[in-house]
Amino acid sequence: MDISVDCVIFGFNENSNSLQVLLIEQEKLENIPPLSALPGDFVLEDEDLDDSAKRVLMELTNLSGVFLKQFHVFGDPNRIKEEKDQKWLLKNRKNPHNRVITIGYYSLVRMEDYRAQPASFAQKTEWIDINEIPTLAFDHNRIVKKALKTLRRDTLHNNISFELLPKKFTLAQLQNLYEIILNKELDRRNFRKSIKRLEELISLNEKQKNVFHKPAQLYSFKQNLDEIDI
Amino acid sequence: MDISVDCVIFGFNENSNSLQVLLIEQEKLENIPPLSALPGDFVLEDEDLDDSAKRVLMELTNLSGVFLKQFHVFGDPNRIKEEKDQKWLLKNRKNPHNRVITIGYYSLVRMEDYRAQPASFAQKTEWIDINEIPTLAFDHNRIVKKALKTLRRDTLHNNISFELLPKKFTLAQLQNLYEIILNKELDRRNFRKSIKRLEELISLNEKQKNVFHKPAQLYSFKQNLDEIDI
DNA sequence: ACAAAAGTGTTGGAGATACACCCATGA
DNA sequence: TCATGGGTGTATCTCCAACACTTTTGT
Repeated sequence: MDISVDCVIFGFNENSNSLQVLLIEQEKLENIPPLSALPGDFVLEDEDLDDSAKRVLMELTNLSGVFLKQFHVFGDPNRIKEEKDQKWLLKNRKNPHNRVITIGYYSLVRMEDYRAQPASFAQKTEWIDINEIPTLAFDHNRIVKKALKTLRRDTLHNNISFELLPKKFTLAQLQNLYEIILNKELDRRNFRKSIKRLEELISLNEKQKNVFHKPAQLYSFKQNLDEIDI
Repeated sequence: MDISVDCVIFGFNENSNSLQVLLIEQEKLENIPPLSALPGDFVLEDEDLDDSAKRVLMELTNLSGVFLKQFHVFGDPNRIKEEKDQKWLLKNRKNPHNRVITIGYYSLVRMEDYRAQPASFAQKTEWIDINEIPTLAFDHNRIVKKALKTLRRDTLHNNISFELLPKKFTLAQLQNLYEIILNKELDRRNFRKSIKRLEELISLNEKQKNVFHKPAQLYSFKQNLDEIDI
């Protein structure tokens, strides 16, 4: 039995109005079109699981410094037995018939802060809108779905992990992010009232610069403080 | 690398006012006192994870029909390397030095509905008050803690899995359960108001019998309906 | 008739929702 | 001075917390 990790990296930016997911494209084999997949790979013998997720993400997509959060284990004995996945497994795995149990991790990043670069067995990295995800390798569609559900639930309870968020942000950016995650519009005044009630939120002595409108106050979350030069 | 499941079975009854956890006692070795542990064992080659948790629980404690919910994976490479666990491992495991990643499952049962009987490598089964848990084998103290946190969080949001609850109950019993889980008293009228707002709750055409006070209405949750003869 | 637990309503405060106008900046 | 997004307050409603009396049954 093998253990792997799979990373669901959700990306957002100020322009798009839905979340994207970072996918890698598998190697093209014979005449079948290549499948996309989540960045994921085996856990090493002496490696902690969280470290493993970080390493794997780094090796395949060159993203580092991303906070990853474990959310579910996927262990259906048939999860890699589908026809569509057989060729790739035969070519790429030492023991292609071995059962693989995978641990799902997710994260949330501002896309422009992280430039993904394919490496290792990833031929290509791409951000795909969560509403336009094609059939992925293995049970990865299911994994994405579950990750999204977890992210939305946590966000609704303002339980969003601050580690997942940018270090400095304006409230408009934060609201935009909530709207993207929850996929609905929020009232600006009400959003501000509720978010300001969180004691983790602190306002920095700093404003936006070089914008040609009234510059916005910048905020951060307490946990991030030591990483910011105030 | 080996994969196991560990089951945190929380038990309650109407009399006690805190949760109990079902533990098994490991075999006594030489002159060291036996450690208690969560019921847990390896996942079989072709076994689904949820099935595995059920089977392991059954084999060690003879409990069946318990709904188990996955809550976290514990994969610290050193989680079974502590001194206190070495002797038991050497005696009981084919590959005592293999790394073991374990998947935590939890459940919640009315204690009198389930009579645990030790079997396999469990010498004894016992319900221990969650406030009086001794040092357990491996990282099992940590696993219990995390399970409890999950249970409380879900309960607070009324997200408690109905599968975890008895099929028929009075509101007083349900309130008692909430109080045990959350470890605080709740107001009767307020509890009723909030719980009745849940649309999953339905009142049965049935009342308590043979009680020498006003008999209480019985309730159930929708999911359980097909298992009840109305 | 008594003991025991079931059942029920109101009030005050806090958080959620809905909604419109002025402000600071760069061009 | 204009265009752009930043920033703010009030009224209503719904949800949470606190609190005491009546009802139904078995003995």
